[in-house]
Amino acid sequence: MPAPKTRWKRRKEARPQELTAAALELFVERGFAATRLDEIAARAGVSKGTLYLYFESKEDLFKAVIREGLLPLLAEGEELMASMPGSASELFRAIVLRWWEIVGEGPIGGIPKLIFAEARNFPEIARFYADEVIERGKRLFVAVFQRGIDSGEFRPFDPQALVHIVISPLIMRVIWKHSLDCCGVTNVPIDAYLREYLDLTLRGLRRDPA
Amino acid sequence: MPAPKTRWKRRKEARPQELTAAALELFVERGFAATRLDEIAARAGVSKGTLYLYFESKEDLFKAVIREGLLPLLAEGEELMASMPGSASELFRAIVLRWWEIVGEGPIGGIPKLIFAEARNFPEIARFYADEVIERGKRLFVAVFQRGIDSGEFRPFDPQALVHIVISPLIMRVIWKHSLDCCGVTNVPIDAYLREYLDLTLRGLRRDPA
DNA sequence: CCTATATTACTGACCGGTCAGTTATATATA
DNA sequence: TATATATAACTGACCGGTCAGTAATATAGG
Repeated sequence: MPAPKTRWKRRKEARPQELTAAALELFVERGFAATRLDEIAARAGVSKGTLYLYFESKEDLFKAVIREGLLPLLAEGEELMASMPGSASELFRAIVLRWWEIVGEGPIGGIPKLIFAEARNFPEIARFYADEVIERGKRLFVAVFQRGIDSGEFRPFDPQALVHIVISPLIMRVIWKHSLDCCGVTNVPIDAYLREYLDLTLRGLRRDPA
Repeated sequence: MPAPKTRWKRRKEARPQELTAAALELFVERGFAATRLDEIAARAGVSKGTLYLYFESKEDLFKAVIREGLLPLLAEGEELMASMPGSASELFRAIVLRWWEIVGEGPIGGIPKLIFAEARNFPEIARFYADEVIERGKRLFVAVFQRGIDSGEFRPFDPQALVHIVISPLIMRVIWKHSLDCCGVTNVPIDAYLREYLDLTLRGLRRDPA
């Protein structure tokens, strides 16, 4: 096995993706301010100078991470919604479980924590996230609620007023996973958590037995 | 109007409290890493050197802030619980509303965001918070749930499994207040939020009409 | 096909600014 | 006056961002 004869390769296409991937991991682990560009570059197998060939500042890189991580996710979420028939309860259940599969298990799940933690220091990021992610996510759930209300499956309520409340336990769970979980502070096992969450929430939403 | 003839006073007793108060505000606003000790000292009307007479490091100050902010709060919470008669629903409602009064409106409410944001970088703080605050808080709600289950007011369920889920919307609300709210990203008005939260949750917990 | 020349992705040392923590000095109070 | 308390100038490490130079690749001419 000969030692590699080149110190590095030219890989213009792959670099940005590798850099945002490394950045996502580190930003989630340490937060925006505490993450060093040297370290991101090192994890991507590249030097800090190279990073500046592809992104014009640390904040620009941060934005790229958010965009790249979330836009595909949102697209998938919307396809899922459109293609799913059945009762509102089943739809809700399916969306929640799929959401956990993608967000809960993947590295993207670190983004909510990142956003809430850094929002005050980077307001324009927070607003971007609010417009592109939170607003679209809310529309999805509001549509599900409305389907259930229209069909008489759910009691009549204002879907807008309940979205935040209903999805809080999901967001909190993913924040927990990327903060306290990492310090050995455990939560209820995820299976039980999701089961009980769905049960509690659907009981709270369903129509009163007249 | 004469210039003040003394440049400063000796106020050994008052300093620590003034410093932790200033530190709480700034840590909540900016996060731990982004807060400058110079600025904390300035806000407390003192110099940075003075700060080091009372706290041995930035992290030590951070711990003091957490301790001082939370221990009295927990004490009050427990008194409240003990002194409150009535049905489990009413007890739950009262605790939640009182909690919002204290935590939601006061500066202490910034602490949860701070903890989740900094947990990975300061694991020993996270563990302290978990042991002293989260565990005690959970005990409170578990006791309420148990009262409701025993009296037949709530359906039978495992209180431990539901605590996290049930309190998530409260924690999320207070985190939101100290992050996205500050960037103009609004949430549902708090009155409606609490009303709908209580309604949804109590519907989810109550016994099935046989 | 070979090699000289041009191109550009990439490196890593460096700079200016920042900030936690220290210390020499000054002042208030007993 | 003695000393506890407070100040402010200082230090040294760190980090985002820059840039002169280097090495890998593309290509043109023989």
